[in-house]
Amino acid sequence: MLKYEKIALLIEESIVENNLNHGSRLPNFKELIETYHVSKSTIVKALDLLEKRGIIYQIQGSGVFVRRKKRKGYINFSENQGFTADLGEFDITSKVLELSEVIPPLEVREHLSLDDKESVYYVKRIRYINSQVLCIEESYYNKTIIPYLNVEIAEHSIFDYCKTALKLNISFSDKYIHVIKLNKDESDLLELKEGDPGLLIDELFYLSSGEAFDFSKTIYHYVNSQFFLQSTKIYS
Amino acid sequence: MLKYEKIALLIEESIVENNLNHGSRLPNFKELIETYHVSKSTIVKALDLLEKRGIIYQIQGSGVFVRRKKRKGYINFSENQGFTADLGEFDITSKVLELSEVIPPLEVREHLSLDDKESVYYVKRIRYINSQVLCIEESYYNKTIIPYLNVEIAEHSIFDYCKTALKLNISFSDKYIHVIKLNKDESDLLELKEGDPGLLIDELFYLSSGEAFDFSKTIYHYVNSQFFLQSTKIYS
DNA sequence: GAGTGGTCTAGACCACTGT
DNA sequence: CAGTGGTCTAGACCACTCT
Repeated sequence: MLKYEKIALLIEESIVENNLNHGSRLPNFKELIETYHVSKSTIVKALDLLEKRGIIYQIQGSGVFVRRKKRKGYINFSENQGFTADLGEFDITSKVLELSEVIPPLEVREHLSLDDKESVYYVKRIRYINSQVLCIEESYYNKTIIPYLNVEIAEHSIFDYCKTALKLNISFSDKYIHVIKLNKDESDLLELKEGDPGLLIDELFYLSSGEAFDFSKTIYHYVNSQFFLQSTKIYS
Repeated sequence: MLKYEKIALLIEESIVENNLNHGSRLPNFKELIETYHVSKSTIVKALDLLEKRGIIYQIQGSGVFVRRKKRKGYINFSENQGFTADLGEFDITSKVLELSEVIPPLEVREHLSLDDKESVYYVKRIRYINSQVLCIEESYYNKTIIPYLNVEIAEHSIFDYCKTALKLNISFSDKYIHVIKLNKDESDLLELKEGDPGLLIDELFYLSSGEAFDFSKTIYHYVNSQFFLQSTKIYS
């Protein structure tokens, strides 16, 4: 683990331990430098990381302050490591409806940059959050990158398998978000009625190499899912 | 404008000018340093900024590459500067339904950290995207921070007014996202039917001082709105 | 004006990629 | 192992806030 990541973690822990509220001020740079025995730039990087994660905000000339969210029980929308990363807050399980090798539709081929006749792994799952239906998910995996997949893996976490067994580095993703009316098939699976609302998310996942390896269409249950998104200033 | 922001802008412009595709490689550090006559750290900061904005991705030991989105016509979900920031891509207009001073409901008081009897500006608007109904928005503004507001301002951009006239620095926001069924009032305003889907977003906006100054409830038209969200790796 | 965070530099050294 | 990006340092200087 890098130095600035470690410092970030330690600072985050100190916030949790001391149970600091929104607006609480952290020690100044001089103190942080002395406490952690690192240079100023390392503190700067650590704090930038915490700011990116929405844990603090910095005010030039004033100080560094704790940022707190006001509501609990929301799925973090900017995470792209799958739900399993949401350590313990939610209990996510999956039921595999289908796992096969198929020639995907055009839309998927384009997103994954595949040839006409290249087949992919197709996985259709229902995912549950604390034993309630959360979403239905259809995923297409580039077989060049994911050469093997089975039901047992898909029942647990495919992303964990990619990371640990295949040593893949999932790095960034693009989400395309729509609200839709469910058709018969979809509503049956979600235990809802035809015409009920649903949140449709098309997501394209990239490895750190920049290659797209997974395209997923997910429809969320409109009652059992709610999302949280923190924005930080990007443009001045 | 800061040096690294300027460099970021120049690099972005060079990507646009040369019409570089996804995966195209940028010049290496040495060349960038020479081209822009700055130190390595400044290049690092500029590239970090572009990565945060989803314009490039960096691979250690390999290079810096262009990141391109695959679809157009989606509203950027991680922007928190209002739509007006989406320079030209969309034409956003507003119709003011109500503008008054009220004692807000409990939920709003909590979010804005207000006293029992503190009044706020309440604004209800319909917003249009390219002349189609985009959303209905109910906003509550802390009067201590926004001491004056009128219909003319609300018809244009309240955020622009905050930034330019009041010199406020809007810095970050929290979004809480739900999918709902519309009730009669909501569907009438959105020109839809009762029971149709809607995307409800509660958003709390903060100044760079860390003070919450605006709480908004927005319901988006499920056909006329679609959103885009780029994720970047936050946790290793 | 004192104190705080933010930028920028030059350079040493580390870590990863690709051949 | 050459080449590329990433980390880390020490220190000068800048910009903002608060009182």
